Amino acid sequence: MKEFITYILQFGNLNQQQLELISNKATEVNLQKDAYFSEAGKIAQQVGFVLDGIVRVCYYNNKGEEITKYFIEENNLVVDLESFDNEIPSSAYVHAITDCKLLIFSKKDWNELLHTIIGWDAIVHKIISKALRQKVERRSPLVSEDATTRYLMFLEIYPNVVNRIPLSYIASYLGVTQSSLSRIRKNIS
Amino acid sequence: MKEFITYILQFGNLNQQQLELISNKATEVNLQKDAYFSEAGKIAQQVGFVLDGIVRVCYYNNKGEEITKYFIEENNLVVDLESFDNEIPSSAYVHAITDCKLLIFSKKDWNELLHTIIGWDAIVHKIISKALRQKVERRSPLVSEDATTRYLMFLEIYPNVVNRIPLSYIASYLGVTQSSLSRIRKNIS
DNA sequence: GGCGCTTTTTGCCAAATGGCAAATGATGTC
DNA sequence: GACATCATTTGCCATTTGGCAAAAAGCGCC
Repeated sequence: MKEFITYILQFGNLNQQQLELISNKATEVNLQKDAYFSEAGKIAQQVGFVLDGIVRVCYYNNKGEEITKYFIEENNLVVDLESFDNEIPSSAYVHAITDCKLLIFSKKDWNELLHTIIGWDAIVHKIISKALRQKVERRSPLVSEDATTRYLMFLEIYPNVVNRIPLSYIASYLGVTQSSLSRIRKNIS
Repeated sequence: MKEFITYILQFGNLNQQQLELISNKATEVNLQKDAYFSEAGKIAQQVGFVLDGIVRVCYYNNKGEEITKYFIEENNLVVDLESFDNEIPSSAYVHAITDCKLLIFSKKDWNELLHTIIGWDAIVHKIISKALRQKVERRSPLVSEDATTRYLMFLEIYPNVVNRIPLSYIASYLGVTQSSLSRIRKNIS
C-alpha cells in the first residue's frame, strides 16, 4: 500500500484523511502466473496497481499472431482505459507473466473516490495522460528501427524485465520472430 | 470557428456564453506549406486546431533519419503536450505539409479559459486522452506487420491524406524506404 | 539419473527490404 | 517549348528477416 501512496503523491497532494479513504477501497490480490487480469470481449471492471510481478497487455491480429502491446512492471497502474471508461468490450488481454501481487479497485469504488475526493480526478488525469504519453513514446520509435535496434531499445526501457520472462513475449512485443530474436541476442553479446 | 465549436461539443456541454469566451480567445492563422507550427528545442507556447490542411509531427533519430510520428488532419487539435504542459523543450517538429488554416490559442489564454470556464478542463482532458489513445492505437500495430500491411493500415487510418502529400512522408511514417514503398504501391494496384 | 515438457538455439533456404544510383515523370518558370 | 527542380520509379545486388523443422538446453518431477 505504501508503494501506491508514494506513487500517487508524485502527481499531486492529498491529506492523510484522503489517503485513508483511498486505502480503504483497495484490495490486495494475488494473480498466479498465466492468469488474466482482464480479457478481450469483456468490459474492464477494475483498476489495478502492480505491487509485484510483470503483466503484459496483448491481443491477436488478423493472422492469429499474438502481439504484446506493452509490459507493465511494479509500481504502475494497470487498467484497460478504453473499455473501463466507455464501458465497451475490451479488445485486449491483460496477462500476468509472472506471479503477481496487485492492488485492486472496483469500478464502483473508483468512481466513488472520484466523486468524494477533491483533486483526485486531477491526479488520476495526470497519471493516465503520463502513462499514455509513455506508451506512445515507447512504442512509436520501434516502427522505424531494425530488429537489433528494437531489442536494444527494449533493454533500455525495460531493463528489469528481460531476465524474468520468456523470449517469445519479447519477440511478440518487438514484432520479430522468436528465432530472429535469438540470433540477434547472440550477435550482441 | 464553427468547426471548432462542433468539435468541442462532442466532448461535453457548454452554454452560449462559454462558447463565446472561447471563441474570443481564438485567432485564425495561415501557415504556409513547409512552415513549422513548433520546433524541436523550443517550448510549445500554443494550442492549435487544424481548420484546413495537413500537419505532421516528426523528429530525427540518432542516425539522422527523419521520422514522421503522425499526421494531423482537419478538425483535430495540434499541441505538443509534453512540452506545453511541463514547459520543457520539445523534441519534435510540427510541420505544415500543405498550406494550412489554424485556430490558435496562446498559452496564457488557454490557461485563462481553464480557470474561468467550469467544465472546460474536463472537456480538454477528454479530448486529450482520446487523442493519446488514438495515437497508441494507430502506431502500435505497425510494429508487428510487414511493409505492405502497414501501408494498407495507413490507407485505412488516413484515407484522405494519401493523395495530398509526398510519398516520402508516408514512408517515414511507416518505417520503410521510399523505394520500397513505391514498389509496394505498384504491387497493390 | 531419467523422463517429459517447454523454451531457446541452429541450420537451411526463401522472401522481404534496404542501399545506391540512374531513369523517368511532374511541375512551375521563363 | 526548354529548362531547372523535385518527386517517384526502377534496376541491381547485398543484407536482413522469416518459415520451418530439428537439435539442444533448461527445468521440474518421479
